[in-house]
Amino acid sequence: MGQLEDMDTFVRIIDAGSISQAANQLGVVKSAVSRRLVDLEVRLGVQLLNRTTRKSSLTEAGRQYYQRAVQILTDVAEINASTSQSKATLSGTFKISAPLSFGLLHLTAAINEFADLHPGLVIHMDFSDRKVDMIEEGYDVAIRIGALEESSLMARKLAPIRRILCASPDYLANRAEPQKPQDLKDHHILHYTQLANPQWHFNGPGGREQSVTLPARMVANNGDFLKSAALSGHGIIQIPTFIVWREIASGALVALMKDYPCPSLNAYAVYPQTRHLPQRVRLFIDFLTGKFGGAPYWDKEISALTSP
Amino acid sequence: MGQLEDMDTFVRIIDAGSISQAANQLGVVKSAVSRRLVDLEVRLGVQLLNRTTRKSSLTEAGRQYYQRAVQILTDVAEINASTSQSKATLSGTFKISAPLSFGLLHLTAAINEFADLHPGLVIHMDFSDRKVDMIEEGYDVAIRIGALEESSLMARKLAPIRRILCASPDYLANRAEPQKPQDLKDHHILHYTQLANPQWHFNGPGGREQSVTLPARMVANNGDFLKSAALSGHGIIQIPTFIVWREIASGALVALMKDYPCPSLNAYAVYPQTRHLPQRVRLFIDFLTGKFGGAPYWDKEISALTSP
DNA sequence: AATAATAGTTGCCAAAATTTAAATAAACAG
DNA sequence: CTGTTTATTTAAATTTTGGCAACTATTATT
Repeated sequence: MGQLEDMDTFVRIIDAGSISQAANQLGVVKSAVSRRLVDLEVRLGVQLLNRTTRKSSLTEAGRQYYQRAVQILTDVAEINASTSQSKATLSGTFKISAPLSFGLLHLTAAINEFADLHPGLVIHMDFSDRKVDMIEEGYDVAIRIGALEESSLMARKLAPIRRILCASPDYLANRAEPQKPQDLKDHHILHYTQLANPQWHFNGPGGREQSVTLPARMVANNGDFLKSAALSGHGIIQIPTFIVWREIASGALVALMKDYPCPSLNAYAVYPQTRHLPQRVRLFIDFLTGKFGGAPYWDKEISALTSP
Repeated sequence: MGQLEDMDTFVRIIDAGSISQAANQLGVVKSAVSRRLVDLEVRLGVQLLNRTTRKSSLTEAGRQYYQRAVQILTDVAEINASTSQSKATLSGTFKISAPLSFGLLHLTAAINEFADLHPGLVIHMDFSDRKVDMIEEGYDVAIRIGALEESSLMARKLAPIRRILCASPDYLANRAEPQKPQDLKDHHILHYTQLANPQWHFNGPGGREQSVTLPARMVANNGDFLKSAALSGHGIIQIPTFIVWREIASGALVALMKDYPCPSLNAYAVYPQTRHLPQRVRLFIDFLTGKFGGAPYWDKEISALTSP
């Protein structure tokens, strides 16, 4: 008999007051209960219960064991309850927040598939790059890219997000291709975010980090806009591969400075820390890790074109 | 297979990285491990590990289960370790504090017997009615009588301490025997403790509590002294039965006002709250409860003479 | 004091569950 | 496409467990 079952039997003997009564409550014969208790005592090498044929009393060891055992049994009941899930089909609304570009480009298909799998679910999508307050606004899951700050949220990594420098062959035709960060000063820089003078970071050879501050020719808070600017030959962008993988694969954009990879980011699924993670969240996260886990499909196609 | 064993197997699979490696580490065949995992998943009704023949990854449910399972397994290891005891003979010093009268009258024999059982123990006894600081002064156990105040100490009840009113037949020869608390005002009162005007409490018929303030004829902080005063016919004492049981049994003292029992006290063994209760303490407490538990021997002989 | 009744333990057997060993199936690398 | 590695399935063997009944020890009853 397993340790935990013996432990439970012991607790029930104490609660019931006697071996016989415990046997009744458990629906087994008293000899079985008696044996379990002896087994437990032998395993521990300590007598837990002083018993004469008529009455019994806990030893000090038994008293201490009892208290802790009760705690452990509730812990186990808790883990079981919160792990087990009903097999009922999912229903209700499922509120998801996702970043704009990544969401539209790569989550759309996945979420449609997930919705097909669970017809009972009503899915609320919020695509935006603002950071929502999940608990306040009642989101089940948010997909986020970048470094996670400390918070009360749980996070599960979905996929690595690689960024590369690239430009159109057009743009590069008249210029020397940059070989190291300093060379970028002679180029047109198209920068994501609001900062006027972007600082770009690189992992140089030997793992040393380098950064260079560059005046931007264009700035935008939307990756797709920057991509089309680059395609039009306006300059060099530092951009996630998940936005430009098709253009890289087709040759419409060319990866630059492959020896200086950009510090990598990750995509995460984050969700509030609750006692019982809702099944829809659990299943959704498993679904996404299945989709994106390992090397994401957008990186597989272009690894030869973007690595040194 | 018990729940806990399955839980442990699961944790070891995750730690080892695969079912085969886990099986190697556990020294069982891999099919057994595979089956245990399936059993656990079936019991929980949830898949914990996504496995292909080549690699495996935790589901979200598995990730959560793993974290909690590790905690539970350490808890169980902890309870086992702190319950199991080596069978080595006891050695070292064992420091005990006990109240003066009770200690000398009733603990002396018990402690000698305990010392015989464990020849390796060096026993330090401190008999006194002062309240020692157990942790500060390094006592293993203290025996205390009365109500326990809240503290960081653990307590185990050893025996009920009954108190009775009594006086010598001599003293009673010239007087009307008191029948109710108010009658005591016409008697000589011999009082334990330092208070000049003792208040005595009684549980009257119907369970109502009564108390009466009495001028004391004699006051002392030693029960044996008061007993001899009563034997000499100096008045009425309110005293624990463990001090006067021989005199009651022999008729040298007579119990009074049996319808008004005094509020009962208890004797406790108290000990510091530690993670691992030392075996000497555990065994000593069990030994004492065996000696005094239930109705103590001093009360058995005189119950007919002290109850209504 | 003898007897009855109750509570716990022990031995034996049948039933159930688990382990093992071998075969099968699946996934990935070269 | 084949070889290797890993997990699962199947059937036999082993171990464990529960039930039954007899037995022991203690308390209550007469």
